[in-house]
Amino acid sequence: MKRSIRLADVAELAGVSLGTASNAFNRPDLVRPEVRELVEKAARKLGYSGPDPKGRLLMGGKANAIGVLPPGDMTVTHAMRSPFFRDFLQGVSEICDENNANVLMVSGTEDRKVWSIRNALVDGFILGHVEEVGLISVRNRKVPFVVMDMDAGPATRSVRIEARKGARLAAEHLLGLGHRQFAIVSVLRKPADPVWHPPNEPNRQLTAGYLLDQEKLLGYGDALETAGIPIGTVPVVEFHPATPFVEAGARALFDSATAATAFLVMSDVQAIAILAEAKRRKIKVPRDISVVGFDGVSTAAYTEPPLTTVAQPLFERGRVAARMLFDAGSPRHVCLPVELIVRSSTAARPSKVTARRA
Amino acid sequence: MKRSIRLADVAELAGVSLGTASNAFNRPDLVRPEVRELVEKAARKLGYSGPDPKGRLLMGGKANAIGVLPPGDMTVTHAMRSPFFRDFLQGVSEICDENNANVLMVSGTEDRKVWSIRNALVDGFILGHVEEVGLISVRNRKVPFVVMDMDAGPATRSVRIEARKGARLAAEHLLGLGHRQFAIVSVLRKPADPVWHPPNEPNRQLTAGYLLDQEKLLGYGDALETAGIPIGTVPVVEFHPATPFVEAGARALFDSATAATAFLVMSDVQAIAILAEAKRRKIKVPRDISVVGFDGVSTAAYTEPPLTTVAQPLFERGRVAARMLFDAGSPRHVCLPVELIVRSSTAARPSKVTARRA
DNA sequence: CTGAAAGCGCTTACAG
DNA sequence: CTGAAAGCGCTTACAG
Repeated sequence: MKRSIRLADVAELAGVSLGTASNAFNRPDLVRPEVRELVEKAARKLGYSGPDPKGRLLMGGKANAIGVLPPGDMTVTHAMRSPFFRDFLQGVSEICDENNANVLMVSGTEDRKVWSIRNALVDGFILGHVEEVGLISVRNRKVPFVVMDMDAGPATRSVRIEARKGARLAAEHLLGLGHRQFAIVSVLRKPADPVWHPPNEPNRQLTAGYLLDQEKLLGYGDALETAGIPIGTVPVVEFHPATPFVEAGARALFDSATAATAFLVMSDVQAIAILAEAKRRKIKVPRDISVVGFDGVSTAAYTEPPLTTVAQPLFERGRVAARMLFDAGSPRHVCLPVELIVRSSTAARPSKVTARRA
Repeated sequence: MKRSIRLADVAELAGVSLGTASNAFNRPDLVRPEVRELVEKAARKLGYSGPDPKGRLLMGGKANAIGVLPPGDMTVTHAMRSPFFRDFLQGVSEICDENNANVLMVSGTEDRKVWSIRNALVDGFILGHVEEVGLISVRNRKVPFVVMDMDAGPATRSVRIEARKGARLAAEHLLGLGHRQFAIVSVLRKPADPVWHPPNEPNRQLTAGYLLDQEKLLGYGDALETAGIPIGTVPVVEFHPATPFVEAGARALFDSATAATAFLVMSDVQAIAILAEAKRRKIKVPRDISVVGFDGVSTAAYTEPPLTTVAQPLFERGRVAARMLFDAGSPRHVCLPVELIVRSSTAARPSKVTARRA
């Protein structure tokens, strides 16, 4: 590949200075029409089709893109496959479109991600889910960024949701329907086998990781304890919300939590898998068991039966985050409301006769 | 914002040359451990966290991203909302992930798109659907690119599908079921009101645009004419496959093509809207009418009733395109096979008694 | 309106 | 292994 023609070559052929040639392309009004013509003709002759953005970038220009980082355990492909992330991304795109900015999906997991962050040509970042490693790398880039689902201090932009309250609403709903036998499904934030925590396990520690998940657990606890059910007596299973782990998790859940009639699930994707596994086992929802999800992804309305869930404003979440990057005046911290959407995956506790084990 | 520290500052403080400082970061093995230490210490002291990618880029580096251009009439948001494009994008992402490349969704419609293309920091482009303006701009960038659904000559990478054959299969399927009264739904490639072409219109010209759509039309014609039905006698409606035009189009279709029992539809998104409109009008599918879509988007399997469609390998389409950019050895032109998937939106032609108008 | 100069932040041969 | 130099392609003050 031979050296490509540069603006300098065009300037030379046109017999003008480099600066004028530059202006001819970027601020045409600053250069006399006849001179502009000269430059254009030279450019055409050389097959030069405008200034190379690489050059422009260096002198203080914007990359004109914002980088979106999928959660730590996810590749870009995984992210695009996730209903949750997709809805979020749509919100982000909307605001980027409005601001004529491109959206860069940053590739690579784990250590590779660090490299990607260091080298991404962007004017700002959005961390799709909080994670230490990403946070540090992004901070180093010295561009504005926003973190999702975590308060990373006053110096850092963040958007969160009322996770604890949402979880409480879910549990209260089920308690209100008369349920007393619960099981909790938490999110394992890495692709690994399900982790089962039996009731009354001493010193129970979630493998989970995200603060978000801890908050939800607290919320479930708020309601349960008020109803006289110590959270320690409720079994918990953690599993990864993607194929094939999500299916394995649903199986593990039914294999182990045989007494439960009420399932508190921290994500819709998991809840949907649980619905599917229930059908496979001929367990009727909501006749035999009740399931409430979390997130309110678009697909949750079309499951069999339609899923009761704690909805967060997924699109708005993306929009708010993106706006923080573009609008100087926008607040640096936003906490979005959640809302219980009652559909058909929850019903009154089954009476003894119709109970699942009968 | 004060001038940020550069590698030069670090080098100076460390008492080494610029080149050595650069090596300390990029090829640590080339520099003695003690010197490396010196550089690292200086960097830490100055709060310098690694070379700025903007600088690196200029000296011949890669942007490490490939740009994806949504079809001409679509913003990034629209694209993300389209089941068709989403599946395609997932294929692209997969290969990008494998190659540690980011994927840049290029924003902006029409003339704004030209600017975006000119300035996108990428190593290559994928044109999500062919369009003249994009093609020209991309060509000017002098980076590798691939065009979807169009043969743009031997010098240009492209991936297509057996569109004509697919359309023929759809029509043959319906003919085989005894249908004789057809209506064709074509894709209007801009957000505008539906266009209705009555039967026997003299000099019928599609507003459509894409060669892809023309090919499909030819395919329908192949089958229809063989069965003794001149394509000119078949009504055609064109409409844009996105809200709110897609709904308007479905209405226009039923308002005008009252005699048709068999609908040949060029995209699943349109077919799904037609199914919805049929339900609204209490027209039973497939009892009263039969509908065949095109594309085979994932959601088409879950419609009510599940959609019979001509499936193209959507994910593979994205993968093949992306590979053309990364693998030097990959072919420059690929034509992907299509396949008729018979589900439940098609059935034998209704007898007179049960016919829709009865 | 135009030209000459400096510089954006970095890397890569090339000598030593 | 290290340093001095050149240059990646462009834009932006600053004089004229």
